[in-house]
Amino acid sequence: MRQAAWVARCVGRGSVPHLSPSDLELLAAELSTVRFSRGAVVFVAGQMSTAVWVVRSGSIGLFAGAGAERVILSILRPGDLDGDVSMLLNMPQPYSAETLEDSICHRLDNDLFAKMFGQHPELARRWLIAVASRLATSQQRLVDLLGVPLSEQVARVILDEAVDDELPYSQATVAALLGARRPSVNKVVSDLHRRGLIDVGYRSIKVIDAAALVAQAGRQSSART
Amino acid sequence: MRQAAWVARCVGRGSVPHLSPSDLELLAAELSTVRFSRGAVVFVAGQMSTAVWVVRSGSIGLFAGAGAERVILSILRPGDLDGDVSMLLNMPQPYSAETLEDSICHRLDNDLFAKMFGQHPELARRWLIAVASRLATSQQRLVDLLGVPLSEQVARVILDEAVDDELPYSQATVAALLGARRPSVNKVVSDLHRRGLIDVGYRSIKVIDAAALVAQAGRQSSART
DNA sequence: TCAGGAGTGTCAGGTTGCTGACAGAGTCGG
DNA sequence: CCGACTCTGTCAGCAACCTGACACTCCTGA
Repeated sequence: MRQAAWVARCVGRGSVPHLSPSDLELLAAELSTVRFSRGAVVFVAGQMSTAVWVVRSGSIGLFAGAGAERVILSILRPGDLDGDVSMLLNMPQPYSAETLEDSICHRLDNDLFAKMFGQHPELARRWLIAVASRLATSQQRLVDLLGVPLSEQVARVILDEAVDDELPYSQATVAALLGARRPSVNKVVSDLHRRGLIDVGYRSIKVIDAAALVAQAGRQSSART
Repeated sequence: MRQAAWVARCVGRGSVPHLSPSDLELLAAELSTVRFSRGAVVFVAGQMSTAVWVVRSGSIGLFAGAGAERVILSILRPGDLDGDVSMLLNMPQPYSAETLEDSICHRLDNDLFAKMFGQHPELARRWLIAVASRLATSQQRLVDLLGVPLSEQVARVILDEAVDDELPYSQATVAALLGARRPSVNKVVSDLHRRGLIDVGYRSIKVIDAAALVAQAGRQSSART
C-alpha cells in the first residue's frame, strides 16, 4: 500500500500527485516488488514487454548493442519507469535492463497499467509528460555526445548522472554511456583527478569542484531534477 | 478542411484514424497552413513554444548547438509533429527548426491542441503513442552513433533517412546528423560511390545497392515506417 | 583469510577523424 | 548568360581516440 502510493506519486514526478483511494488499493493489490542485486538482468532485449517496471531504489542501465559496441542508452533512477514504450508500440524491448547497483523495482502487469491509465485522464496526462520528458532527455544526450571531445563528454556525464555529487559506477560503465573505450575514459578521469575537480575511488567518482567541472563541460549543465 | 482531416490522420499515424466531424470542423477553423522555402526558420531555440507544428510536405531539421557543434537531432517528415514536448514540459524549445527542403506546415495554437486532446481520450492515446515512438527513434539513434565508426554511421543514416532510395540533403547536412565534419563524411560517401553502393549528385545521395549498404551499416537496418 | 574476480592505471603503436584550406562543379536569380 | 553562392572533392598535417596488453589494487564470497 505504501508502495502503491509511492508509485502513484512517481508517474509524472515533478508535478503534484493525486490518486483516488480505490485506485490506490487496486494498485497495491496488483503491484509486486522485486529485489535485484547488482548486475542482475531485469529484462532482455528482443522479448516482448509483459510488464512495466518502476524503479524504487538503486539504478538500472538500459543496454543496447553487443560486444565492443554495447552501449548504455540511459540510467533509470528511483521514480523512473520503463517497459511502457515497447508496450505502447507493441514492439519487442529494444534494449536490455541490468541493475548497476543493488536495486528494488516494482512490477506492474501491462494490462493493469493500461487499465489504470485508460480510466484516469489526469494520470494519462502525467504519463504523457513523463514520456515527453524522457524524449527531451534522450535528445539532450545526443547534443551532449555528438561532435564533442571526450574530455567534455566525461565532464557532462559526471554532472548529469551524479547523485549527491557521487557517481557510483565503474569507469567501464561511464565508457559505455559515452560509446567510448575504458582506457580513453580513464585518461580523462585521471586528468580531472590530478586537476582536483573530482575524486576517484573504486567504482566511484566524486565531484569536488562542480563549477570547474561545468567549465570543463563547456556548456550550461542540464542537471537532472 | 481537407487539411484538418489530414492532420487528424497523422497524429498517431500507423494506427487507424477516426475523429468526429465536429472536431474536424474545429480543427479546420483554427488550423493555419504555412509555406516555407528551403532554409527557412520555423522556430528558434530558447523561445517558449506557442504552437504545435505538423509537417505536411518537405522536411524539417531540428538543430541544436552552435558553431562547429551544431547538430541535427532529428529530421521531421510529413506526418511528424513538433513543439508539443516543450509545450507539455513548459520549457523553452531546446532546439531550432529549419526546413531542409521547401516545406509546408500546419500550425495549431497550443491551447487548441491541448483542448482537443483533453476532450478526446482516444486521440490522447494516439498522441502518447506518437511521443513514445519518437522516444524509441531517438534512442535508436544513440545506438546507431555511439561507438560506431563513421563509415557505418553514414551507411545507417542513408538507410534510415532515405525516402524512395533518395536522400535530398547536402553532405554538410549528413555531417550535422552525425556530429561529424563534412570532409570526413565526404570521404566515406566518395568511397561508397566508388564501390557502387550509392549515387552522388548535387545535394543528393541515391541508394543503388541497398543490401550492400545494410552490410556496410553492420546491423539490421531499422528503416523508418 | 585467501583466491579469484572486478576495477583502475598505464603504455606503445596504429588508426581514425579533424583542421583549414583550396579548386572546381552545380544552381539560381537577375 | 553571368556572377554569386552553394556544394562537392581533395589534401597534408595533426590531434584524438582506439587496440591490446599488463601490472596492480580493491573487493567479495567461500
